[in-house]
Amino acid sequence: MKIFNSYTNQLEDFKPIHKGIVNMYVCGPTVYNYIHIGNARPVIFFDTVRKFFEHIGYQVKYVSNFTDVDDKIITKAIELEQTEKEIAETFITAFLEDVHRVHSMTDYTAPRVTEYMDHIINYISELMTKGYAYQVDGDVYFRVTKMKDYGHLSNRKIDDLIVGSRIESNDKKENPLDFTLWKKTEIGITFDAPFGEGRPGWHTECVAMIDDVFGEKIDIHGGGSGLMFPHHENEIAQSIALNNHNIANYWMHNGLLNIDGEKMSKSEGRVLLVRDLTVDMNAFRLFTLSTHYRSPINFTDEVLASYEKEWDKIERIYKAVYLKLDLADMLYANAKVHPDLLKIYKDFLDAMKQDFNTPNAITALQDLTKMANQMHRSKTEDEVLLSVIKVFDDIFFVLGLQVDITPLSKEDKLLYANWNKARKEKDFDKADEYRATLIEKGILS
RNA sequence: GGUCCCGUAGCCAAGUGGCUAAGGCAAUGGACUGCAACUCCGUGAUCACCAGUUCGAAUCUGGUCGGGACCUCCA
Repeated sequence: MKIFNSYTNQLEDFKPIHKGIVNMYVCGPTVYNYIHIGNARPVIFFDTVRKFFEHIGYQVKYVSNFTDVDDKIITKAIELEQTEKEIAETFITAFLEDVHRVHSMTDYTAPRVTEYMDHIINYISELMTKGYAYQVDGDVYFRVTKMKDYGHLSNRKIDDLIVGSRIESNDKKENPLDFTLWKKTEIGITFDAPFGEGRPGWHTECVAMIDDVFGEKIDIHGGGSGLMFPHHENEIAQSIALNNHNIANYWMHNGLLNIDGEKMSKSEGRVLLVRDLTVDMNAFRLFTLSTHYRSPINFTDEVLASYEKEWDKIERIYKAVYLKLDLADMLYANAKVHPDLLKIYKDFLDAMKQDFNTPNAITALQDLTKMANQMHRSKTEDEVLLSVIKVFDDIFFVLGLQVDITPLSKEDKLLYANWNKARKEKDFDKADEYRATLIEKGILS
């Protein structure tokens, strides 16, 4: 298993801290709005990472937070004349619906900032005690210059950042790069802390949560590449300051998603929400995984349409093989391995083990689709066809693809038999009628 | 101004030093077929350009052109 580690900027062998267990944390959403398809990329990708680890036998502890205290939430609350809590609840629910919608698991641990206020405040207090943070007028800032290695993850130098940074009006900071740990504020929800009323900056929550939930360094920390700087850099700075480690052995960052070649932009109205997608989610999932996760991906109707077609083809043959087995009462028989199928399955695993090369994993799925079609047309034993289904099922599980199918009822089987009988007797009018019914019932396509 | 990424057939996309550059979509020829749908088989690129390193480069180095990101909240 190879993973590209953003921290070291190289491909590395994956070695879990605890044998057979993967502890991973993925930065979750700030819940002030419905998520767009760009937000869905990490949701889909890291879900696939999780499922792959589970498929090859790991026990995965997957944690992803909800940022339910934030300026954007407060702004929204004021705008809609609701409380921050109501806004957060609304969009947490909506988020989980969307996660489910894109076929990602929702059963992970999801700590919220509001539940972690004590931890966050303690964390900040400790940073102050150790001299890594300082207080000015009720605000608390992290002293970046005290971190020798600041900028390692995002490959930046402090000097370059200072030169490049635009002049800030905030002259409270010792250094313009220092980031906010606690913010004094009069607007919106506030919390009581030793350093005054206010609310936390958003860089402390993740480290505080990881510290509490896992209690040690974790295996994988993931998120979009847009978070690498400054968010993840700041997480690392705090963790090194307090715990003397950089949080995770492997840092993984997914590339961004563009629409028609341009970045999604709320201000320019170029945003597509997950809940506004009208395409089959399997097609969307294939689209999302069709480009390697570290590369940027471009959303266009044309490309999406090709994946709709692709999924249709995959689903069609899966259902056809399933139907054939169902009619032969072979769904629960013993599958027989076939060398070509084994090779495809191995290709799939190899692709995934190579830093989650989902494009090549999908190629294996396409190979399987072709082989399934060939076998379906030829006189292949049902036991082998059953293993076709099994390989499909494995790949579907990992990639998060779902075929809606159930075994036939007795009436359906009879209907199917009648259709065949009519065709054999060349009673095509009757046959077409039966076929129409079978299609209507979703048995044929 | 600083930092960084990318440019493979009409479209999407693997491959990152070595057999004839995967795969899919589209297109096109053929096969199968009661009709329709589906499916299967065949057909396409010297890898933006130039110069170098090397026995050998799409893959490494330098340059040119083109596209994009970040340095401020951002998946």
